[in-house]
Amino acid sequence: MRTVAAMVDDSWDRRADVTLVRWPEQETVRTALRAEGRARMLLLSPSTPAPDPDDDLEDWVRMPVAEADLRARVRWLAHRVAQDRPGAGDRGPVLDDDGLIRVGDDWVALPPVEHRLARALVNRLGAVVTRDALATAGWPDSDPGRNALDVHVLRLRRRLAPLALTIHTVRSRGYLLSVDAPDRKVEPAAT
Amino acid sequence: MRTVAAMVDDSWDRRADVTLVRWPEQETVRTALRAEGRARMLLLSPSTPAPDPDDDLEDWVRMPVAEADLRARVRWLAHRVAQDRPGAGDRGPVLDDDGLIRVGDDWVALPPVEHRLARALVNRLGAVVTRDALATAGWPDSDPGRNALDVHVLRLRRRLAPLALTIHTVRSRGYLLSVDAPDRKVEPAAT
DNA sequence: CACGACGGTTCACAGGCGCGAAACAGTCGC
DNA sequence: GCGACTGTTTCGCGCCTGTGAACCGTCGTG
Repeated sequence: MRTVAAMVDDSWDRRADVTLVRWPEQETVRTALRAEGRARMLLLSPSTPAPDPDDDLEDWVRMPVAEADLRARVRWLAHRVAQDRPGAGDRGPVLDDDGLIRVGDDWVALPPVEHRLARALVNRLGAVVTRDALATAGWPDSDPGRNALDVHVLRLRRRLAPLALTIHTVRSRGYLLSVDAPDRKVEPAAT
Repeated sequence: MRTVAAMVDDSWDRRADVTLVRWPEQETVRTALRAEGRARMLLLSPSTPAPDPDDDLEDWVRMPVAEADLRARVRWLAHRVAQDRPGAGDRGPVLDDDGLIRVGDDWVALPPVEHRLARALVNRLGAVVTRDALATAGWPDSDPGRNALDVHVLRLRRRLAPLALTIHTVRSRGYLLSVDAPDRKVEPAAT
């Protein structure tokens, strides 16, 4: 049994953890993982018939298998897991690839520039992001004008407010995204 | 391209339809199926690297593959599809194949084009569907004129409104179908 | 202490264009 | 032939984006 966190791509998330299980030898491991609700990849010995489908957190490969194929299959499984339960009980903001940012059940659409800025901030949630870093994140091919960045941060700020997300400014350092304390919640303006 | 309805056992369900696609040769078939929100199994030629994960309605096998393993994998995919659907929405919209869309006890009839558009949107309920995806979903064999898509989205929007379904537009990204919140949503016993 | 430089926030405005919407015309089915 | 379905044209609203400028608090300097 070997965990393959490192095999999954950069947008790593502990919910997408996948464990490799030899099967049927390690059936007990499999049932334990299923009970915990964790994803697992069954490595089928050459002559074992494939098991019946279980839940969405499971997949299998027939041994022997090429390393690349195993990696790919783990990636797929991790992707399914991450997609199936985005924010299941988790409060963290999730930036999907289609221009939306979600927090729990709420979401707002972000225009292209703000989407790129948001990605930079979400990736370093709770940590300071340099103005320069934000600039290159938002405008990969050119430099934003003197206060173009400021203005877009302002607008992003307003757009994120309904989601209980706040962009703090750290003077002369950069910006920091944080999740508001959940004492009071604002209704989404998703139209 | 060969449909494997016959390969799956008696507990067959139309919604769990899985289409076999040779890949990468039949990439166009793949994108068409994705646009329509239908499940597909990619048959990877021996030396092709595995594609990146797409949506939950896709899986792949490396050729050559034992018949039994292919069957098993199709079974797994069909199982995932069948399992995802009921869970996707408690009172989620259901599109039957006779041109109706139902929400609870209410329903409306949809003309052919809007029915195909609705299927693409319902399959990705709560997620963004690209304009391109909608275009190929609605017009599999031709390209809609510049505004044809817009107009049909508009009409679909009006037809869906009585069912408490809303098509949100995500500017420069696509469209997103969501179920209106009547007042307060029942949370799954978390808080 | 007064002053100014600096960094940051916010507003107002203008150009561009994505998209909504009405109105019209052609086609198909009953 | 009537009504539903479909596609096109046309108009223009409103969002996205960048710029200029006013305003304000902080910090350094003379």
